[in-house]
Amino acid sequence: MKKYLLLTEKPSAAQNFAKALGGLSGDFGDFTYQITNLRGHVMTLKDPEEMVPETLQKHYKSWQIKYLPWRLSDFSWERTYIKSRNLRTGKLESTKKLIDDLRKEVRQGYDAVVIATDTDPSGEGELLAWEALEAVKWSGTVLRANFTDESTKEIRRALLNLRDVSVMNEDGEYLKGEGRNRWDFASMQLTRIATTAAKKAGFKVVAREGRLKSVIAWKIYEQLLAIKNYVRKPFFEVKFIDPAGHIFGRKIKNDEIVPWRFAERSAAEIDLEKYHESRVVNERHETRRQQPGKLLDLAGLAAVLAPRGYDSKEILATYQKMYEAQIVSYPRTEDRTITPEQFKELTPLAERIAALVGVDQQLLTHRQPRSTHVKPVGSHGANRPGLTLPSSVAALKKYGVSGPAIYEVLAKNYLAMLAEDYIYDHVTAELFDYPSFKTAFNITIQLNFKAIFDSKGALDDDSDTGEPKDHTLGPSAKPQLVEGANPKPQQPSTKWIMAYLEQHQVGTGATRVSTLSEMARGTKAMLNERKGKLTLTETGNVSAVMVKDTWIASPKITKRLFEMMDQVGKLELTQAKLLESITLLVEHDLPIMVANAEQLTMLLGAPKPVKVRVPIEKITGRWHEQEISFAKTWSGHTFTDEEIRALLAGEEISFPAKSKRGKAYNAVGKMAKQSYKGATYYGFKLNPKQK
DNA sequence: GCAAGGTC
Repeated sequence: MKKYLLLTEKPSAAQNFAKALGGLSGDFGDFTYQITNLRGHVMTLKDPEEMVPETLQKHYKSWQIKYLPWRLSDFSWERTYIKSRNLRTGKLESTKKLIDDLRKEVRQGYDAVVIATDTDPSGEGELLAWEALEAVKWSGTVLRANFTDESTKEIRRALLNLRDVSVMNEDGEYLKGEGRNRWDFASMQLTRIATTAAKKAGFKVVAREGRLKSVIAWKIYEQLLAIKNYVRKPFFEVKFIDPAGHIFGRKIKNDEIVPWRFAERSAAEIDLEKYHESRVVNERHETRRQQPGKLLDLAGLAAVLAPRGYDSKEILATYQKMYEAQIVSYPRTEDRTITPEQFKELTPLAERIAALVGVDQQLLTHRQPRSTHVKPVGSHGANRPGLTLPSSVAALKKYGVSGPAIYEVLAKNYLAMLAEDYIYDHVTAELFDYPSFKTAFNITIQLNFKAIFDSKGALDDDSDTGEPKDHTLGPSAKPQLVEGANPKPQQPSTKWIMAYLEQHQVGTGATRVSTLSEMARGTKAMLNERKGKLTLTETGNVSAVMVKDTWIASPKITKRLFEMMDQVGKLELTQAKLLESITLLVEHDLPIMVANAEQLTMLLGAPKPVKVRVPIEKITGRWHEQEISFAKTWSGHTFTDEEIRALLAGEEISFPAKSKRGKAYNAVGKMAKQSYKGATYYGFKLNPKQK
């Protein structure tokens, strides 16, 4: 029997394979197998200067515009290990150990390695598998198992239909994924151009400009500008109102210009004279129903929770910890539906989940899977509660402050699909004398799922105006002058940017959240995310202005890249041709960025003065038999020659000083060895009693 | 100092 190593993408996938095959190792079909797993990407491209011949290193290390665009054929495209922080422990981890272990494993004498990573249309699964195989120098047979989900049936089917992909450079899916990887890598040239050009204009920031960050920064900038430039333009028109307050108006398609809407109140007042009270007729009632909204992905969850004050970073970290405790399902799924099996295993827990989140169990009557929510496709299934129930929702705080809120939203959204459709009466009516004036409103008949959670409502910004209190129409309605205005552009929000990125298919649900979180972090933060509202930092503003009119900031670039990637996958386009497109893009955007830098001050105001760090004057001398160096001033006081001598001699000194609150006191102390943030230093130290 | 993609 042949012996295969099944290489899965991550621990959870390895578990599902073991479940499907009856263990981490054993027999299946005509082979014996061993299951192992990666942890996403385990190798990444080296820095540019480390991928070129020595003579070119200086050139590729430089951020000067004269060295750009790069000649991509100069690169060897070598990879290195990845160092990153563990979300749970916060510790810096390297993928070296995983690669070392995998190298030992493949030397155990396998007839083939089976790439059993996720089947992803962008070729990411093949890419991360080949990165590892290349790193461990595997030169034997490579087979590919493609599966649409991680159900037992599908995994077993996939393993009975293996494809030989032993030649890496003939594996279209790998070439596609690696094409994407190199394209994105090469896009870092734009960061160098933008940063260097902005620096020349006096703005000392790192302007990070990839096809995700630049699109996000520009979109927010543009929106904030639209808000700033918004001028309210009132308009006046005649509408009719009946005694119960129902409004009868005329519809306008798009921005159509109509002769009955006036910019001047006086003109509308004259128009009003032409109308008289009219009977209300044609009252119609139609019973309509609405299904529960979709299950949420990570981006949707982040969008719903943002207004409650939980930022993307918090949600990502807390969700991951709750996933590891099996309280919630796999976080980074792209699935928006669950499989019949997943439906079946969770339904028996519905009542207990309802009790946990305070949902009326009487509402959970729709126990047949809805075809809109349950489909025999997907892998991990949409985000939902896990099979382990927490003791209480409040107890989830131990995973992070957003723990209870994450669980509550996931649970209610899941329970909503077990409730019946929302049923309402759609009422319409018009005026006898003026049939173009119409009214329409909804009357709730049964709230059903909406009594639990309305994910569509939670994600839509155009919430309804509400239901009229009095449902009685007519008998007549009177003309009245009504003022309206052009709508004010909405504030940029997490919800709004997620919807925009999803609409243009920029990034995946998980990368959208992690990118936004990354953009809001650290000293190079481009934006602030507070209660779901997004604003730009100085860095974000500069980054946005620098990509004005460029191709990189257009969401269409991702679409175009993906189209070309598909051609690479089918071997209809070479990877080199794909990469020519990023060089063309850099050539196109470079002069535009240089010109944009000239506009920075005009658009953003003068650059913030950069804090000049005055070098601290140091004194060197002998103290306790050793050569030490210490600051000549302490809390604004400059030591005199006599004080310096006394300090070095280990004597106590005193001098008048001011506390941080401005209170005068007499500072008494001596030279001491001290530490700050783990670093040791020497200097004056107050006597303890003085604190 | 830099990308986007995957993962814990």
